[in-house]
Amino acid sequence: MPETILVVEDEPALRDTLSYNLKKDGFTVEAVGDGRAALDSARKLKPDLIVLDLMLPEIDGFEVCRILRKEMTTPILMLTARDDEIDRVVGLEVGADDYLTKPFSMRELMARVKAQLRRSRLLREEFGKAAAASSTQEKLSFGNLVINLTRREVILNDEPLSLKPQEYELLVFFAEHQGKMLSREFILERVWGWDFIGDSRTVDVHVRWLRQKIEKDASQPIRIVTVRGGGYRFEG
Amino acid sequence: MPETILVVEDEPALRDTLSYNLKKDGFTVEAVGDGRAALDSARKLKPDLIVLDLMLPEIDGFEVCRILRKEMTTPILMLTARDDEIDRVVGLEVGADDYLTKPFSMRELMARVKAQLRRSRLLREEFGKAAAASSTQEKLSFGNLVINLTRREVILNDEPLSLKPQEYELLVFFAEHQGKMLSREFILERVWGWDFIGDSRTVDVHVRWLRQKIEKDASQPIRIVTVRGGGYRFEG
DNA sequence: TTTTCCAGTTAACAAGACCTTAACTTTAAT
DNA sequence: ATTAAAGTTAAGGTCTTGTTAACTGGAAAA
Repeated sequence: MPETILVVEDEPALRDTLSYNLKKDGFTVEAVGDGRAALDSARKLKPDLIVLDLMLPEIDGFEVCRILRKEMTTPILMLTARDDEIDRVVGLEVGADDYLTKPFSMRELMARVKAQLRRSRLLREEFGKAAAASSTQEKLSFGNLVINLTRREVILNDEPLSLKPQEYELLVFFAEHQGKMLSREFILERVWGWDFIGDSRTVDVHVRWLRQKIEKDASQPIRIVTVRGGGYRFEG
Repeated sequence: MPETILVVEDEPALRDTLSYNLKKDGFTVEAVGDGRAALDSARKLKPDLIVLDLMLPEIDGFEVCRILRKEMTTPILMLTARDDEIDRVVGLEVGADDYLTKPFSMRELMARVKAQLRRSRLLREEFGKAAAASSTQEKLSFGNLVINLTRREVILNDEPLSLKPQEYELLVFFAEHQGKMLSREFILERVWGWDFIGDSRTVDVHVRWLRQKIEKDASQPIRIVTVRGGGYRFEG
């Protein structure tokens, strides 16, 4: 079951981009352009998260946020134009869960969205609510290599393995695509973010570091194999 | 099931060329010449990819892109005339997935088209969405020879076969055209690319290497047979 | 604030894999 | 037998990848 996100943004171009990129990441998205529609949709859809612009016609974002806070605990991610609005937004007055100052990168937004969803999933589990069975895969196991997503911890030979943040993300991505050849470009887009500007050789370096940590012999890798002319493939 | 591509280009000559070349590569192609027709076709066809010119009569490419973004996640490849439009095209404002600046080579276009399709196929798989079966040909099998496109790996007699990048590409091309006689020129154009400058005998050498690896007796080939005066034919 | 540290990126070089060419040989058609 | 096409091979240059180290910016510590 894909998670549902409600996007509330009056500027059509930005609304569409947000919507498109969230969809591309597998979310079900509803996008509306004003405060009244936002309230309607939020009540009808019960989305898992709301991305809410502060500046809105009809009813502004402040107000929408305050109203929704009373009715539901859905995490709200605020989009603000100016730094000096932040205090009010995340403070007691409005109570958004997180915020982003324009201009922001899509990568940033995606990261925040996912962080919020992860957090609220955790909270739900904590209180024994909803099954959490389907969409939350707890562990990925490959023999003596176990990735615990909840703990954000990797165990190799029963010992915790220390990975840098990006190494961890890369490993998880590989693990989720076991057996598939992944090009450097695809890896960059999915792990680093769609707006990453830079050299695809960056992937090589991270692969090297990962190999040093998870391969028995990093010069003869058997888990992350090179597909010459193609990219890399994680064998598990 | 061949993948469907919608071409939106008002200049008839270019439209036909695009259309012709995409069809030659096995795609189902619909080509239209203005923005309104583009929207209609996109909605009716649900193509797997859209090639969209920026300059269009009726409704321009920017607008078409924005509208379609709301309705579908189909990857859009933009054709632009000037470099300085690029930022808008791929940035937040329009949100195309990729772009090509005119003039471009047909090879470039083909490469981008295939890259986009590969990516969206992977994304679909990733989220377990429909279709994974239909449009994604995962394997090509010929008796004891199996080409796994996802893994980018070839298995012969249950053993992985080590192929060089170009050998692999050539074999896949042969496999996709089983039983058809393919001239060296055609092979060069399709596998090496439109702008390859060089001797067609290059193909011979690669065929030789392939034969050594996939034929029981390379001097009496039965899979890749020579068509004297014509080219080669892959029998499977 | 300044300093220190660290993750991430890029640059540079080495090693090796790969591609093309070209020359020579063999085969098939006339 | 002659000749054009295809087979075969190896040398040379080019491209990829591995690897390390320097650089950068931001976070943490002082």
